[in-house]
Amino acid sequence: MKFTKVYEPQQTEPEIYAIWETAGVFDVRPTKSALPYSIVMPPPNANGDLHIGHGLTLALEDILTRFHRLNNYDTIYIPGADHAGFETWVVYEKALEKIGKTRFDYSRDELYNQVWNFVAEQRGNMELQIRALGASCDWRNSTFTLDNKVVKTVYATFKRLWDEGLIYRGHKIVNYCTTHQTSFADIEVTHRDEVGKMWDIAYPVTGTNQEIIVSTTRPETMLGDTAVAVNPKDARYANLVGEMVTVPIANRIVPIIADEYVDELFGTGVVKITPAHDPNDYEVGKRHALDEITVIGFDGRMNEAAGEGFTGLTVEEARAKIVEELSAIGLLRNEKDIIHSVGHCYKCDSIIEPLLKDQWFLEVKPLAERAVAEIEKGSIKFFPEQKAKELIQYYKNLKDWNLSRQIPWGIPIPAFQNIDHPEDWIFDERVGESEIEVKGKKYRRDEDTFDTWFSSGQWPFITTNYPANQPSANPHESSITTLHHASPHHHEQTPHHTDRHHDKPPVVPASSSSAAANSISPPTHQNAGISVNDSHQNDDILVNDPAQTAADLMDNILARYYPLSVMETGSDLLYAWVSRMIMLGLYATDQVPFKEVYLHGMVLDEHGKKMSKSKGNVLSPMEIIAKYGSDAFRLGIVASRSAAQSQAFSPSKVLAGRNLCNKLWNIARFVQEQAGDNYENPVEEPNELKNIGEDWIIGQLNHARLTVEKMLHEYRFSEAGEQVYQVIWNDVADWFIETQKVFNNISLMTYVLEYCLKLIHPFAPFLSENIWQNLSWTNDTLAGQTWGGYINYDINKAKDFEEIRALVTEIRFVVADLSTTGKQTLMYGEDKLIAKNKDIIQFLARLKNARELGQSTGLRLANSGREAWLDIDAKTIAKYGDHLRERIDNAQKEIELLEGRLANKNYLKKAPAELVEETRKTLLEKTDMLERLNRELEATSA
RNA sequence: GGAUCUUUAGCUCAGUUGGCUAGAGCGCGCGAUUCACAUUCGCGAGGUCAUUGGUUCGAGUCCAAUAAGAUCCACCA
Repeated sequence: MKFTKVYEPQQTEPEIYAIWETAGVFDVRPTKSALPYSIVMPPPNANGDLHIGHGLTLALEDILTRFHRLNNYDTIYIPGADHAGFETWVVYEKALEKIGKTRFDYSRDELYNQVWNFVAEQRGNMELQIRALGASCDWRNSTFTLDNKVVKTVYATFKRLWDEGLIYRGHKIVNYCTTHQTSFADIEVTHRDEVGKMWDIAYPVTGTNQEIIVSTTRPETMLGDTAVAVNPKDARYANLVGEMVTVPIANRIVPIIADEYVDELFGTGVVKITPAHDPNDYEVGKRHALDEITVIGFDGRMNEAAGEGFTGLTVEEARAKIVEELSAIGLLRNEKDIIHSVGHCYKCDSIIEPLLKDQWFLEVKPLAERAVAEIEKGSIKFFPEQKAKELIQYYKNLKDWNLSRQIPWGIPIPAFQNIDHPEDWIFDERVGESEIEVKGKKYRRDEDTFDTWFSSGQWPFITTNYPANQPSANPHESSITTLHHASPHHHEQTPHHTDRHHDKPPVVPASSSSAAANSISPPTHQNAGISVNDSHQNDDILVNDPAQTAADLMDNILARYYPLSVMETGSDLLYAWVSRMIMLGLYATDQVPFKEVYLHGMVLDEHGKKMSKSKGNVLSPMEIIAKYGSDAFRLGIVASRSAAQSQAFSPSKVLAGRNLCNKLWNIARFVQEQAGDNYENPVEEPNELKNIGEDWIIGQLNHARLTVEKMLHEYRFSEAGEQVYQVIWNDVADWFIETQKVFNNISLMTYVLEYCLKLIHPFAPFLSENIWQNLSWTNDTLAGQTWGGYINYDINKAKDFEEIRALVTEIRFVVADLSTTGKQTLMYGEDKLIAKNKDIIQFLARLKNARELGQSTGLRLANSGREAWLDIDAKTIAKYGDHLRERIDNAQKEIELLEGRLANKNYLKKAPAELVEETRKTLLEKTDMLERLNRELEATSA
């Protein structure tokens, strides 16, 4: 007997995972008879511990994975690790700070190596935690976001975008964090309403005594003003348009211009225009060909252009000084508090400075339009559905995407700038060199790295090695080598790309990024897995090319898993990640990257509050696992959760999960004990169902299996889990096992146990595998098993057991309600069902005896409507009267309701016939019962 | 400014073609018990499904409005 009295997960979980890994059950084994099912793990950041959100992610994905594997899909779950450019960089800079260093103490390459080592260390830790959560992923295909194949593909996509004119070098206002010294995409800026001040400042109109009053929240930027603007329809200022004003302190003469951008009703209706420090002003400046004068540097301090006395001041200091000086010279007209929204760095909360900077931009419009078209066509199904609408909305307002980050940690942008002609940029992959020479011209490397979402956005086709960036028009023309090994030959064809409006697109054929491009064309999903052609080619590869390694073969085969079956991730990543994967997936592969999207909500603490370190309410998945076990965590976090809803995570659900594990453990312990330690009959099909309750349990289990299947196909994890819980606890443990204490049908018990193990395996893999390993008659691993067919049962016999259950429940209720002492005897009249099952009834209801008796005496069991009584003395029965009266009241109310419904002509006319029929039937039953209750009441009071 | 979501038992939440007695876990009350499990067993209490109006034979479920709470996007000189 290997079963301990209580299930102890902590001791055994790592061992169980090792069994799986050794057996290789998670390694994909492409089978032609099976349909592919694929999930790619959102790669966790390799810079620290997994948090509760990862716990939920992995639980959900692993449930889907194991469920499909169990149902004989050709299943793959691809794990990964994210270098997480900026995120990791922030973590690492903090570490540097601790040892008194900054990024400026090292070269870019030194920093890169340091972070590489840091991440390598963290990654191992992170991957252990993925295992602790039970994720059944194919580790052979684990992908790190800086792997060679990732960089290759990202470069190929970048190049193709460049060649097709969608990438441009833009001198634009970007969101800049002066603390982290990098720019951000719009989506990475957090806006928050704050109290600020608005100042009214008088600008003297040149050559007159007039002045014009502007309102601003950022007076320090006036040092960079190059115009003052009013609305063209604004009568108040119509005569001033075209005049010049003097910008105070800066003493710059600038024009008064008219532009629709200005809102007449806001403030004084006059806006100072600082093209270099405000995105809207920048647009106005473009329209009116204004100068762009940058007065704030990337260090967050005023630069030399700000002028004597301001250079070197921080923005705040400069603001105070400007206000003071304006006040001194009498040009400050008003100061008031306003609430306005201010952009902050989402990591360090510094105020984001809009600054002019040269960056690489991706023109997203054509990509977004295609994504919208596909979503509207229904090519991707969203769970929950409304997220599709939200995403379309987002796509429609999307602006060009700034791809450049001034962070050393990331994928270097493969672009070089001509030292002598700054306009001249070329694409080149020799990013390891800071300077290169091409055709006698010297080029300097762009020091920036890609926004991590640019590479993550290509994750589905990268991880599956799907041939990307092959223009479908001329598929046979793909030349592979030029891109990967930057040859001189290649550079001759490289376009000199200066701005988005370059003269003509270069003619280099876009190339494939991956070795898989040479190989078999990927199966479509319709034919995948069953295509003879496909498997035939696989065989060819094996036989004809002995030089090809298994890994190569795998590389080629992986492509069959694209598009992914489902993309499961947090709803907070809908815009940041999902939107990009769809756009880039469509662009690079001409297909949607996944067919379904399931978005989970945020995990809140048990009171519905956001978890945060400062609040001290952060729950660590590893701590919970240490305390209750991995399965309990999975069962608990999946419970009571629906798509994209932020929901509280209640430890009581984890506790319930742990108890369920213990329950099943003990069911197994009991079954093994009954079967005997040496029992070795493998379970094929149980022997004939001969005892009461046996047909019933098969029915319950089949129903549960079908329900779980249906629920999981609709991503209703919580309901699926609940079904598993209910059938194991309420049906198997409470009724089936109890009856089997009398019948002892070993082959059925083992069958039922295995059924339970398979049902719960996706949710509680460690426990179920542990039991499987411990049972004397099982082989291999549970994780590698598949479902057999459904077995038949007699539905009438199942119903008989329902009757018995109802009777037993009533007996228990009556006995509990009367709180009589001692055990009762059941007496029954002409009732074949009771007569046949009197022993089991006696056992289940804990009766003293059950015997047939012709005449009625004692307390009639009125609710079940059977000819059955309990031998309770008259005195005790009298106490039962109140209870009966209550029941009679209820029955009467129900009867009235039913009668009312049947009296309604419209109901009879419009409701479905079977429903009406059912109502009639129910009414009869209730009337019948009322009669019995009344008779009983008479008897008790007599 | 635009959009989305939430409001169901003391707590946290399920409830998907509208169908008749609205479910779960925890908590609560009463009772039981030593061999599968106290991480247990039996029984029970607890809900005008935010409010109002509408559609319908029938509404927690659909529609409209209101209230409270949350989130996202845009942007405010």
